[in-house]
Amino acid sequence: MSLTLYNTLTRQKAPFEPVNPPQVGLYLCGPTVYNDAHLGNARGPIVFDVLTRYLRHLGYQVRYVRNITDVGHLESDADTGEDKMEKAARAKKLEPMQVAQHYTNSYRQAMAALGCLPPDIEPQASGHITEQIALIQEIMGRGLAYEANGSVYFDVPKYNAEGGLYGRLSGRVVEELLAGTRTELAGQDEKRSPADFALWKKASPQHIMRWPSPFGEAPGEGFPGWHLECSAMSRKYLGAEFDIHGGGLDLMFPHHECEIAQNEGSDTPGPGARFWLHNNMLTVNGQKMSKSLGNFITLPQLFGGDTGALSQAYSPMTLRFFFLQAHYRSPIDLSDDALQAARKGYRKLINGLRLLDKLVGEGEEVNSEEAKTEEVKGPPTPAQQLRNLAAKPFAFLDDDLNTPRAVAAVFDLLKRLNTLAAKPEELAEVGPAALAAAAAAYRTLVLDVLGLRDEPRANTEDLLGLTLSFYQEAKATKAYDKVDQIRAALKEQGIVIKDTKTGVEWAYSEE
RNA sequence: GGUAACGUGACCGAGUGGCUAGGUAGAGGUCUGCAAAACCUCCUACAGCGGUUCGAAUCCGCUCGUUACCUCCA
Repeated sequence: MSLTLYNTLTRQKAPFEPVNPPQVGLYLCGPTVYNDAHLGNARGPIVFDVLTRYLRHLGYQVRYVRNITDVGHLESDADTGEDKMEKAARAKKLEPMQVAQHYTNSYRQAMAALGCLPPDIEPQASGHITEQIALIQEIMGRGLAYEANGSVYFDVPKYNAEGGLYGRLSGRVVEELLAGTRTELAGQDEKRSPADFALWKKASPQHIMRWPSPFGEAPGEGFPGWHLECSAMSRKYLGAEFDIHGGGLDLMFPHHECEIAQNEGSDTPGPGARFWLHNNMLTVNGQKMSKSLGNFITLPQLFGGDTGALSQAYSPMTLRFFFLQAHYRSPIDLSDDALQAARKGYRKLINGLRLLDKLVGEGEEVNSEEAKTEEVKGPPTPAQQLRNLAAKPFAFLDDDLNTPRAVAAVFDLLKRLNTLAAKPEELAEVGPAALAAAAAAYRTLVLDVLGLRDEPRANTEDLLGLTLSFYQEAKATKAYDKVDQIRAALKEQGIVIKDTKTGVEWAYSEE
């Protein structure tokens, strides 16, 4: 059984084979850093984190690239047409890059809390202006882009006339797009066709974020079009043909469609990625998240319980597990009930890890030869049944990263392990090898592949206080062996107890 | 309006022609000083209406509902 993935480009599942095994190049469209990331923004990174983790588990060497968009996208709904980055900067009286840095930091913090491994390369659009200009020049060199008043546009009709397939990713027909275009928008007259999109925009005098460019009669300053960076940076770090490009369904058109056109229009023609993967969207209480509906929730707000739509705070791991319970290509609806259910399920899995410690001694060796499944005719032995249970989650992950079925299968495995823990006679029938293998699989699945980890809820100070109360009690009853025992145990933790006139205190050992 | 998805039990969600996940909640039981956990049992659904089929939640059509996108532009 090998990994298959659903490719939006072909609209079907296909076996995944890397261009250059064992290397795998994966690019994910990252955040535009002008605001705190919201719940919907977390789904893609979590999905592709699991994919990255699973690919690594399968033995691939993954180069995971996730960009930071810090050159500003334009407000889609603003009548002013003001740049998002600049708008946020102006509102807070900050340098645009200060805004970008602030939200980049915030984003990284949230991603780390969600258990998402940091990307191997996290390129910033502002740091790749040169590459973007070079790509534009490649496209212009092939006659697929033209200048107009200092801006550069991609010539979609010409591209398609020369065999290009603009629209193939999103299943759109250019003629239909033209019919539905809002022609009243200003600036359309610069474009030869309404379907064309900007590769480079000339900056107006008040536009803050601007870079020199060779475009225009008197080369001036401007900024890159918003589809360009992903093409330029994915090519730079992963090559003209790489393995997987991910993003939210909302980016399929026009963003990814334009990226493909740009890649095809370059000097190294090709769609870029072989596999295009899209995660579906999130709704809150059955509706899309929007500020006007009052159900817009940022990640810091969720973790802090500062939301109007939910009754309480939910931890990063709760959110992660919640997302894993749905398939990435299905829409998912978030609500109090759903998150509370997810929290309990998540804790059940984590508690399972402690069960393993009890069942399998630390450091107990797994005999890999012995642990291999053997084909034997007749009814499966208890050991084989356990191994089958442990193998199922991986099989579901192979099927287009079906995390909900994988999670369900992990629960089945946990149930079996729980039963074994309660029934020594059945445990003996299974034998240590199969048990160790199953325990290792459980650990790998929960921690390494699904990326869940323990979120300690206990408060260290309170636990210490409890210990100190036992200490005082022992002392009061002159149970000095108990007293010494507590002192010794705490010392192991680097903590010393101090008896003072006013009471018992603790401090970190200075040794 | 166009395009693409989706609508599953109290809730969240898998499944995609017959075998009908999993989590949470609820009911009962085992265990238990109390409690928790765990285990066992129960609650068995596929928006509506037609059609295809020996058989449909699963295929087709229509209706209703939800969601996403419909390009960048001062």
